[in-house]
Amino acid sequence: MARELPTSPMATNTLPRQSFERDALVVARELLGCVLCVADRQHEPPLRLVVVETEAYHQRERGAHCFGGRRTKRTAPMFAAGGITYVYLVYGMHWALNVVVEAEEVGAAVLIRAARPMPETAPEAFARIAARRHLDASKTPSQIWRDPGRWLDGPGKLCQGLAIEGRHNALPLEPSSGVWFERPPKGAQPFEIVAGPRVGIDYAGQDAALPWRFRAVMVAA
DNA sequence: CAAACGATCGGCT
DNA sequence: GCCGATCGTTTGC
Repeated sequence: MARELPTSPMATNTLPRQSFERDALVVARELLGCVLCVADRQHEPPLRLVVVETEAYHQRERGAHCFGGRRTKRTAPMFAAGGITYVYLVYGMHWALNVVVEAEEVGAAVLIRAARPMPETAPEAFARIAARRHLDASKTPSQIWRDPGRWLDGPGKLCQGLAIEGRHNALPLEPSSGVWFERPPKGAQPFEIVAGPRVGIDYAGQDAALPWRFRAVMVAA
């Protein structure tokens, strides 16, 4: 029986910068199944979650904040080289986490729409998420409360549960910043990718129909 | 300076 | 299914 060797913190599975300096649609698909890591509390292990839903945005289509190369104070991070965050406030009350992709000067990003806590998530970590999401067994419909996989099923819910806010904008995706991604763990549950139209972008006209939303659908064992 | 507008969510009909 | 909340960013006067 092979014995697990101790893993050095430096020899990690962390997705390197180059992973993000690629086509937005490719990255949007590849992030599914990867592990989003967020150091939400000092001196506590980071929260670790499997990414299950993403959306791609690119300056060539009307769904993107940076459509046509529109560069404003808000959209500036989208034009950086891939590998940093783009966090913005939607509807005056919800934060949304994106990863900037593609080359410098190209406006593109992947919105992280949903994630599921890893199976080995500690009870204390679940408690932190539940408290921020105001999930209470006595007030939350039982089918939601009993399934942590639904606790973070939307971009606003994800940021609320992980305590991601404006201060996380334009951070490099690496452990030192407190936000990073890791490759899918070995033995992870297999899934299929289902593509469909992005939501909440009626203003994008024809581009709203682009199948740039990607969901990981678990395959029965 | 004023005003419109959201890459959403939760509550209610 | 519809509707209101809520505020930083953006644009127009």
